[in-house]
Amino acid sequence: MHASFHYQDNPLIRKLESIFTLTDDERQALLDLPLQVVAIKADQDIVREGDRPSRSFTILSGFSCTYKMTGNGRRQIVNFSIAGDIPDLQSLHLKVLDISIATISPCRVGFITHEALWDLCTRHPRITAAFWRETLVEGAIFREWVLNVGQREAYHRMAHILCELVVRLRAVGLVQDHACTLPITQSEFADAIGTSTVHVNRVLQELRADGLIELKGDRLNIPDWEKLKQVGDFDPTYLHLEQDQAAA
Amino acid sequence: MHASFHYQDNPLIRKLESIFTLTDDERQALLDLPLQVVAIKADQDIVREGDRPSRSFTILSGFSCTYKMTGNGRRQIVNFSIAGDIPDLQSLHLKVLDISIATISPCRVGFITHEALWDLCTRHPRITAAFWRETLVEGAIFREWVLNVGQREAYHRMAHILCELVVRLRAVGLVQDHACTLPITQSEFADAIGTSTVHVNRVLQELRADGLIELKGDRLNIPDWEKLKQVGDFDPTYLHLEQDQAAA
DNA sequence: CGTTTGGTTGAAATGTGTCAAACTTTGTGG
DNA sequence: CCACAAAGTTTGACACATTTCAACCAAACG
Repeated sequence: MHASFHYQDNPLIRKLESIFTLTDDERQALLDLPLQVVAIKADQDIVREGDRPSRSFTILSGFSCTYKMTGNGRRQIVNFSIAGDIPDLQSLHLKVLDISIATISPCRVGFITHEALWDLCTRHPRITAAFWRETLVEGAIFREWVLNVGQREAYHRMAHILCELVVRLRAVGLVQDHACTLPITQSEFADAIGTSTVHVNRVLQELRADGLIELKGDRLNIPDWEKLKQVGDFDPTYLHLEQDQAAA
Repeated sequence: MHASFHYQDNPLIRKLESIFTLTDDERQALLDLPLQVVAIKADQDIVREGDRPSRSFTILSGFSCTYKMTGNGRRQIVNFSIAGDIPDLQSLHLKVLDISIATISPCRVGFITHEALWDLCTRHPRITAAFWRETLVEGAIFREWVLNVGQREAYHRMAHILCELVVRLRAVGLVQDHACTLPITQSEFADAIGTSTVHVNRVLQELRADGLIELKGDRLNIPDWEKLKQVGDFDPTYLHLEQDQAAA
């Protein structure tokens, strides 16, 4: 299956290429990774809290979210994942999953066994470092979300999360002319910013009325990026991207 | 300085020993780490957002917190650190700090240059893995905090954070008979659970009135651990401790 | 083309914030 | 070791951001 697989087709490899220059050896090792590609419908759990997975997966296309539930059934989304992300890479070291991951749009994901990942890491220390770094950036995103949910009002919180999504999507080439596809429902936004769906709706209307966003269906357009950044109190440093990717 | 330093004195080494059995080689390498031990007063920043540190540090004793600020000066604490933790280990890979770390009690910290850490990791892959794992557990704590702040009411949020602190303190031997020293002010708790100081005060009184905690000054006692766990909706899985450390 | 899913609206209820003052404990210099 | 200052805690009244409930509307879809 992966014999005819070109590395340009794998957003994960493209992402690593953007962080540092891979040697031919390293690139080949990544291309040789046995990847089980699976298409998954929207709103399906890929892994669940309590699982003890023997493999991780990378998002090839589509949107997924990482979430946790409280005892009384309230859901908190703690991160969105897009092409190039490996949202459960942690399971390589932490045997029991403390999170669930679900698709929020149709996705193509590539499963990679932990065995293959261990093998890759043992042979290529720089790839180990890159993977470790990826999990650290993910950690930085969680931290920013704690700040966002803990200290900002819903209006600013919403602006902030939109900024993050746009910057991350732009970094993997999914933004053209300040516009992108965002297949996230208001109820999913609600679970992400820790408010009710009703309130998300009101806040989005406010953002629209203030000319900060144009959001209809799954299309998002940002007419005034600087203003949105300002309202969202958004500083992309925590995403630890290359300079040019973090800029407008 | 570290010539006469016994590994029992370094909570970090003790912690690693508890995760897996170190070889003599590995233990010696850790003991040989050039550690610059510094005593720091309470309420001092150790590192600040925007810094580009050339070293990390481990907490030898005392309490510190990792925090972020919004543009309008509101502070969110995203984690507490105690003996054995390396709260800025991420700076090994992420050059610019996206967080600040401050003492909240007098602390003894041990600085370790990144150079020494890289050297250690290159020579000892299992220590690399253990460090990576530590940062992943930290990430799991951030995720749980997003859930806590995003979905639970202040009363339960407070109970949850107290549960986490007690379990983590117990894991490093700082809890005797359901009681421990907790040098955290109500205003610091407020910054950690994302509420006002006034509300923390009211919630603590409620928890006291309900017989869930006894908290006076910096002494915390837990008369009814099971009840507190239940109110805090607390499941220690996310701390990824050994079975016996996670239990009551 | 009806059914489901997602979005919108209004009114009332409520958790939490803010402000301001008083009280208590802790730490410290004289 | 007292006296005072500083830091931390407690209290009450009021304001307000956000939730909840319930209904209705619009778009998507098989």
